[in-house]
Amino acid sequence: MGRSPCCDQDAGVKKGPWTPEEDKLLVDYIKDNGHGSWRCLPKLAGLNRCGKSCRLRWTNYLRPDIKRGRFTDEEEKLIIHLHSILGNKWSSIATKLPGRTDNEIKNYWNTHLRKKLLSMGIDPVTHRPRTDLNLLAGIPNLLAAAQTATCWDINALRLQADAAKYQLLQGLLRALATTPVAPSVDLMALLAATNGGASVSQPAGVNQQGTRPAQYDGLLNLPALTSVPAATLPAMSSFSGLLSSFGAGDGLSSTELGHSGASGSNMTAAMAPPLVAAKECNDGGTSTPCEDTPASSPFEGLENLNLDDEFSSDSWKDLLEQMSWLNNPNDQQQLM
DNA sequence: AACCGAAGCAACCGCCCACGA
DNA sequence: ATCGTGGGCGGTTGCTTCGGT
Repeated sequence: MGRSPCCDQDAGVKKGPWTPEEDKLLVDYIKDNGHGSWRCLPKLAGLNRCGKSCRLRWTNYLRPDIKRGRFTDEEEKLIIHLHSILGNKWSSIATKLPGRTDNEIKNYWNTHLRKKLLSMGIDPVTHRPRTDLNLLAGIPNLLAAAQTATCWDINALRLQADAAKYQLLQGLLRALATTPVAPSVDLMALLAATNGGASVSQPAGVNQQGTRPAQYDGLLNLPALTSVPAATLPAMSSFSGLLSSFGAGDGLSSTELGHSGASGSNMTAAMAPPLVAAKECNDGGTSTPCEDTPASSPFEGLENLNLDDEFSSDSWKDLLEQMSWLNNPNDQQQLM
């Protein structure tokens, strides 16, 4: 079935911004008669506009119940939360915000909220930590914001910091999962350490060196941050605590940490990109091994990581420093 | 003051689906 | 079951405003 024209194409209907006179004609007509058939409305109302244009003008701007003005913090939070659940279903989101139109919400999302989430290190599409590791470049700003925050929403700042740590750990685990070189840091020890020292039972089939821990592939598919109630964030004092906080949703449950056998991931050792050993510099046509390429795992001595620690703590400083070499496009490609 | 690029937003485009003939 | 139509929807465009140089 072909697309039908929305209006009489050769009638020379007016396009572009509406004038106050046109608005008045439309409002007066609908007040007296209702809109009825939008296609017939322009003619009956004395407007040289396409019916669709009239409908849009009415529903988005002239309806008496439209609420204008800035979005409140509560509305912002609700939009972000609903978007994490519904995606770009603007009309569905709009039904939960009385007086706001889908178009207004969509525009506000694209111009404000999307950027806000990006600046917090959260992917606005998936509501999960960004996977491009660009976050590393934003950490100095985050630290600066934390120093000077006065009226900043402290929950937003905490979420931002948690997202940054979450992202770094995700990058770390991704690297551990893909490196062909046995990392010198014991993954299980790291998990145990980030669990506040509690021991974590080792899944069957994982060697002590943690090489290619396919069972951990689930860690690379983490849940939406923005769906987490702010009240649970302070409880995320460790990496495993963070994971379990998200476990109620589509994320990794605590039991999955100890799950043996095949996980849901289809990533295999054969598919894993050679991250470290084959890391090469493109120096203008000839590929040569990078001199600054770590000979083994770049993640050493990180057993004491704790999500409650500030970025300025030694363990986080070490991680940031040791992961900084990942913060270039070539390496990011390897990690995707 | 003039220019330019970025940001914001109103409006349009075109695809899709429900519904009735 | 098929087709035509109306209307809803998400994506995109382009104009206006603003801030920096």
